[in-house]
Amino acid sequence: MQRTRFGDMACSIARTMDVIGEPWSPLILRNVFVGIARFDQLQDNLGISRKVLAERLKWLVEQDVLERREYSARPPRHEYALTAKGTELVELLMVMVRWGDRWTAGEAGPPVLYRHHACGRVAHVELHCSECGQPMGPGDVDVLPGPGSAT
Amino acid sequence: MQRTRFGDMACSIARTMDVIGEPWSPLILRNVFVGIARFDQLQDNLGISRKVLAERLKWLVEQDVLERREYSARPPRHEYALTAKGTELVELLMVMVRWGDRWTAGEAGPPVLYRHHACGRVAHVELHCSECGQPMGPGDVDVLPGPGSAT
DNA sequence: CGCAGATAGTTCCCTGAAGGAACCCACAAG
DNA sequence: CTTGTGGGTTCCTTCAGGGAACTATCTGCG
Repeated sequence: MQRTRFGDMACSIARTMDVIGEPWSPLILRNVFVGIARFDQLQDNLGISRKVLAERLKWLVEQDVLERREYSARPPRHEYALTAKGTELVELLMVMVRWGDRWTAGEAGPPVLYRHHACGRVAHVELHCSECGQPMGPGDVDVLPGPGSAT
Repeated sequence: MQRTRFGDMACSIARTMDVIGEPWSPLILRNVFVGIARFDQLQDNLGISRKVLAERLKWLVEQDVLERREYSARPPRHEYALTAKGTELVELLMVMVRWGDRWTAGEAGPPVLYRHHACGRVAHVELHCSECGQPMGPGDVDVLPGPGSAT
């Protein structure tokens, strides 16, 4: 669809979307995170076209979000795993889940729950300030130009 | 591109992507958040096609993420504003910004900074547990099936 | 050996969404 | 009554997504 490339924009949202903004990418990462990590498993689970799946996996590996590794040499078999960069993207997915649960889950309730290791309770993520630890949402901040802003 | 609809999947990530997963949607929301809220302003700022912009705005209004309001009756002039549902999406954008800053900003550094009202410091968002307040990332949770999971 | 089966893709064609430019309409100001 | 501005709509082209078929490599089995 001759899409505009976002990778060169001076905007971290655009650059993030450039990496995982294509349809399916977040779902692929989620599946790899929960252990659905092989080509055919992903294809079955998502119902994605094999062609598009191959393209996405290649792109995500190039972007260093996933790595492709051999889990059997003979016969050669591969699976995908999250890198550190990819694991941090899962935080983004957790926030997506939170929003989807609140606004789109409907009567049935959320499809998955998280149990927090530290406290043992079923919980969801909240945004806090890295400096003072207090809650920090869209209404709690001033937006300032940073060093990498366009002139 | 005859895209697979994600809206009916039993997955909050898919349902969230159904609402804002199209290219440009997050950037439109970001701009509305920072006050770039009129059709022509958005078009200039993003370099998006007018056609696609009109489609996206219509969709986001239908999804109750934006509202279209008249700021002048004669001549009729409109601008877009975030609803409560849309404002919570900005949290998601803040997490995207955080990831983009860490992994894609390069030498120039982050294009924007957030100053937290509560403590006055420049900060970024972190994920904490809604129950105990401790940090909660992908490695700190067990994923359990919830009430809305597919059978 | 020859063949089925599993894994991991690649190739082909078709459709429909994104890009881009031009066009349109209501209204106001000069 | 022409020009300007906001806020879109129309039309055409191109390329990405969907889907199904095909390929390649190795293993195990009769």
